[in-house]
Amino acid sequence: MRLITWNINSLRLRLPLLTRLSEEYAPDVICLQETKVPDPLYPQEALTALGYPHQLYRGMKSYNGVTILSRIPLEPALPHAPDWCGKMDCRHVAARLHPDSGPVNLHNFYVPAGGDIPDPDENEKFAHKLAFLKEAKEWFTAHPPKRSILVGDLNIAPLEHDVWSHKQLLKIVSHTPIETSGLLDWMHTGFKDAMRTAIPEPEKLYTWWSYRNRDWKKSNRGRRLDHIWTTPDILPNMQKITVLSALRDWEPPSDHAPVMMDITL
DNA sequence: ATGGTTGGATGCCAA
Repeated sequence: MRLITWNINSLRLRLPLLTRLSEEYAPDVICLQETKVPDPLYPQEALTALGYPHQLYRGMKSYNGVTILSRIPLEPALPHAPDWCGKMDCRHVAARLHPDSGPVNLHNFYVPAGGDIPDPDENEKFAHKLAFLKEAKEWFTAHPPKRSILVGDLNIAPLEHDVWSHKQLLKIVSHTPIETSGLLDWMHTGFKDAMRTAIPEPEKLYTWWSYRNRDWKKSNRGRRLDHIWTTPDILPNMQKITVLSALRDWEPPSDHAPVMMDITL
């Protein structure tokens, strides 16, 4: 099974890029974040025509929004999914997939970015981000994952070599110790970092480059904000992980590159 | 230290 996760930053604007992505890489499952499309306007038929008849989506006006597209039959894994932080803001969707080897749970998350000031007392958005991490950790502690994959834009680069300069980013939202420890606490409820299993430190590994750099490739001030975790029972089935950084140049680009995993299931 | 760019129910807010 080939799975891709991507913060697409507007599904409707980048539908042509998604078409090209599906043609060039032929993923079986695609998880998208920041679709920015309300459910009534979701392009269900166009995505079916692309070859993904099985879809789960949760969107709202202007912000957030997540979807899972699949060639493989799926059903909603959590009909009563948690309403994270009580905000109903479309940051999580979970599917139960049915590949040949048996059911697998797939979680697709879009964690709050957290604003600019890394202080929960001064910045409500940062407080929301920390509360989200805590709730997610508590939920997976209460529901220990088995045969599960968790992907998404988690908006945190947890390791030293997940950012272009560890030292310069320690006080920058996405790499502060309170966030990185919160993310790893969540992961340790039963997941392994599949990307770093495939591509260990100290190799630099980024999935996001700011729009604000004139030449993202030349400055290469990236961060690993997008993640793929799996439970240990299926981690040995992983074959390969690739960051599709070429897409950072496809016009008009998202500021995130997709991450692709091949796994035998 | 500062400012840089993009998307969207835009003339500002979130990222």
